[in-house]
Amino acid sequence: MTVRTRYAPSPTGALHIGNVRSGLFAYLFARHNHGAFILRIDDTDELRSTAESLEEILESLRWLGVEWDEGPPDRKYFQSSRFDRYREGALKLLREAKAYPCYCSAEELDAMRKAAEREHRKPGYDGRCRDRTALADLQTVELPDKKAGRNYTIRFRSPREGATVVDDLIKGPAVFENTELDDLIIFRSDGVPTYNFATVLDDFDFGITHVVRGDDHLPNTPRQMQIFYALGLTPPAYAHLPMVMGADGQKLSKRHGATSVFAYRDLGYFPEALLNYLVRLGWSHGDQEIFSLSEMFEYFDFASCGKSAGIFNAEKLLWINFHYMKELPVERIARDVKPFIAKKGWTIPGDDAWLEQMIATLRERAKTLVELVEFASFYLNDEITIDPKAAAKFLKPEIAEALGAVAAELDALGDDFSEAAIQAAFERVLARFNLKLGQLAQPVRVALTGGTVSPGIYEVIAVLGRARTVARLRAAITLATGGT
RNA sequence: GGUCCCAUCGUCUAGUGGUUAGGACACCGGCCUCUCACGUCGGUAACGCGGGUUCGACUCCCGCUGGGAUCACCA
Repeated sequence: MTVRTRYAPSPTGALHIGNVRSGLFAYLFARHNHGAFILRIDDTDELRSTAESLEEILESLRWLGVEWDEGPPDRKYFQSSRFDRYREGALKLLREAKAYPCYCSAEELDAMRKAAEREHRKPGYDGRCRDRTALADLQTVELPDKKAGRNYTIRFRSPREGATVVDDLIKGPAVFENTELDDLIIFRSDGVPTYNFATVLDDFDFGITHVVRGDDHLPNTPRQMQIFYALGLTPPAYAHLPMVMGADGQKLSKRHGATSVFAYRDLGYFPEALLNYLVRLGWSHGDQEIFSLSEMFEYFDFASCGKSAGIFNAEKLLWINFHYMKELPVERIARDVKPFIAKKGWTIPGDDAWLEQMIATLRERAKTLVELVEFASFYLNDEITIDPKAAAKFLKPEIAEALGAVAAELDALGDDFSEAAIQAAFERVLARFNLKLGQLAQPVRVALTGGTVSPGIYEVIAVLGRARTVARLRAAITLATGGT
């Protein structure tokens, strides 16, 4: 049997990092087994589902490079297009007395829960409508439809004897006593199926062999399995991944700051880095830290998945991003950095070769594309601001003459503006004025970049080019000698 | 509170009865050096507790403690 896994996000918000990790693992498992990865959109909740959210999910997945074999835009993979199927399933359960109408109001249910809590009893539904409808009436009862006056819900008649065992691929067997499973609502009074019911029909209809999801779904699993049984179907295999927590040890959520895929994209992270970080959170392959997507496909398995929750560590993600900053082809970084330059309101250089040369001098000093652009300010803008403290320390009158000599030497280089030629020019000035490189490099650095921190001075000069270098040098001489 | 899950450095993890308990991030030092970085070398740091099983437990079992998830007409 070929493996088929699915990822079923709900389009009710941004694509969350903890959530997408579950999708990634389902994807990797499918690819590892040369199976299919299905993307399904759980949008039964019309009120909370939005088109923007759907677009964000799709775009996030595309950006990450997670490719689904089946799914949107095919409407078939939207729960909202499958209501007939859900109705059919619910009716079948009703006719077979495996489900029943419940006439309790939301308020009533709420009061029931509160009372149970007060009296330290189980907060679940007590089954008071379980036998309210006669067997014969179950043959004719219709599905709820508030507008048509059929204001009730449909509940699943959960078995009260025995136990349900979830033989989880990651956690091992978990035994749930069926008495713990209350009769859950499978159809709301507005005629919309609920998640636990719809997902069962979907997983079956789409031939899902392995349900891979976060372990927050583990308590749902025995209920879903019972629905499979009631429908006369065999449940798929389950693999419940441990959760991703925030630094406070609680389930990762919006209040932990940047948690969406888009957030990291906009912060200047590479998709490779995010994927790489996520895959190592809860999975390992010996001591290896860096994985390409194809390596993930090759090595991924549930046996190497950890069982315990992991805390999201932004610092390590940053380090991995830095790794890719240093390793990715410079052409790729040049392509990716452009939107970030534009976002700054700066002009994107037309010369890609020059941009790449610039990036080569910066890439081991910037951990994200945002940082890269900030650092590149003096390359990208003709107007530089000289840090007053740096100027006071390095642009003093006594260095002006040497600076002038550097400008003249560099200017005389003409078209041979290679780093080697630049270095030779520096050495001539150093010898003439009897200076050490450090004594000359820092003033030049301040003159060219406005600050005391930059890539190697020869690199900076080579990238800046003759005209801009000489102009900045001359401006600095003016500043150093107190001129206007 | 009920149910379920989990437990190795601060964090992510390797480890599947006998190891000086390994790696990575972070942190701290040395080296390299025109600044900052990169790189490189080294360092600090962990098996939650208590019982078993065993010649021998980080590894297996039980209990405790601790953490987490979940108990909707959300998904």
